[in-house]
Amino acid sequence: MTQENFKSPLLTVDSVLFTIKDNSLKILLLKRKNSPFQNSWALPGGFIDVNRDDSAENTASRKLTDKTGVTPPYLEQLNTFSSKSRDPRGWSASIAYFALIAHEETNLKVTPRNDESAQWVDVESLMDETANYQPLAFDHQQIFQFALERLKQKALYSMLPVFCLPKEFTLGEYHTLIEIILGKSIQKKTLYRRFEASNMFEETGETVATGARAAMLYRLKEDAELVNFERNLG
Amino acid sequence: MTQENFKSPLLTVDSVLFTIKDNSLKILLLKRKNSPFQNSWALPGGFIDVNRDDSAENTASRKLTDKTGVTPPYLEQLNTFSSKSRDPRGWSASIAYFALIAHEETNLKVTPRNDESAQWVDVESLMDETANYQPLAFDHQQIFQFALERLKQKALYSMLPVFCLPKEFTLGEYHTLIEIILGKSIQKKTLYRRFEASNMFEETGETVATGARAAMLYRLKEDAELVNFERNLG
DNA sequence: TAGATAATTGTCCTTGAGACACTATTTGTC
DNA sequence: GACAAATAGTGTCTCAAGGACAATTATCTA
Repeated sequence: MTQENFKSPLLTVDSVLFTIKDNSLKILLLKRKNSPFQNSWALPGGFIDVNRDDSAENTASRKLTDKTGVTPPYLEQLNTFSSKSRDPRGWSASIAYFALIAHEETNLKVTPRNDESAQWVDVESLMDETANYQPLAFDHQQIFQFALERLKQKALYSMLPVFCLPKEFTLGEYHTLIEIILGKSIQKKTLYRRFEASNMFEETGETVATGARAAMLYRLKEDAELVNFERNLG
Repeated sequence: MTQENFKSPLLTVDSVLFTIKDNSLKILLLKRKNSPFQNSWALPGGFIDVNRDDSAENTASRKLTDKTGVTPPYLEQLNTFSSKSRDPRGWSASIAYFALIAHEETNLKVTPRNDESAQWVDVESLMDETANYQPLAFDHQQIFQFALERLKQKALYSMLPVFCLPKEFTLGEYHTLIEIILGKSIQKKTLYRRFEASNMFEETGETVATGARAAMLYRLKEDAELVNFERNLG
């Protein structure tokens, strides 16, 4: 049985890029210029360019860098979504990636004001399918929800979400971020203990004030490795 | 930018099917009959048949059922491995699956004695690259190791490994299985507590003896859902 | 019937999350 | 300058579940 007996499916890459902005969790969406799903919002992605990309991760990274101007500090493979019906052009598979970035570090090529083709979209608004909800292209709603689940899961047992924050951040910002991701309140003490125990961060020496006592700024250590904890947050 | 501008990569599906047999963890390997890697051992898999398979999971399941005679009780997507160099025929991607089965429930189409084309291979022997070690085809060594990591990880926080055991089994068998997977000793008491807490199993009422006190046989409840624990085993 | 072997249970210890109150530092108001 | 408000950060007790390990129970063999 050789490959020639088989029609080859379409193969694409799509990424769910999260950030925290204006006190809410958002993902990057693009408005499609072409058919199918012309004018629908879709995840950033596209076909693998076998002449440029050594691997699918390469494709994902390249596409995200194209759109945001910077390489996301965290990128991992999420899942591959395949079926004969997810793309009207035929049997297709999309290798989906999951990425985090600080929106402050990005430089979206096209800002919403000039052209609505690239936009940070509030996760809440995507979950709420009432009102004037426009469905995402393809099965991108499903991919997004899969990614959101993974982000929530990882927030329970790792410091992963820090990659949504700028290079220097306060414990308070981290605390807020986690509460937004998990959608419930978490004890500061618990997060501070984990933050300390992870040994991933160092004080910058600077502090920043938000109307009250100044907070210490932290940054990732040079050689920091992502730590997994033995227990989940409740 | 349309799909026509791009050469489509090859797309395959491969599965790592684990079982427990003769007190060791094994995976199913097949000897390749065709080039490339003719006569090398490889993971069960192959090209997606877009006319038969609705999704890649379908392909994985179909291939495994072909080889073992039964549908594995647990199958999940693992990761997609892609690169321009993993297959000498060109840029390719393999959607890898991770599956568990009780070898007692299988009926390998070809047994080792008659034809060595399908065989349960000891995981230990695959890790040990000394001596007369024959490398697996493609990047299947890497895929296998990825799968083994996932199995170990899941054994720490779920009852997943029970799917390596036959429909009826004892707590002692489960204990042994976990110790083999993790490669270290685990307190029986801890596992028994989790087993109870999971609420996934029920007594069959039967017992079985292995030379000493008879052990209670358990089976999965009809409506059992896989439970994840909040903490990892040490 | 005693001894061996494995199954199962009891109980105390330890770790790290949850609750929650307390202290510290900065800003603004009078 | 004293003090109130607000957020940053700490102390400390409780609780749940894993780890250690010994005690108890059931079954088989000699």
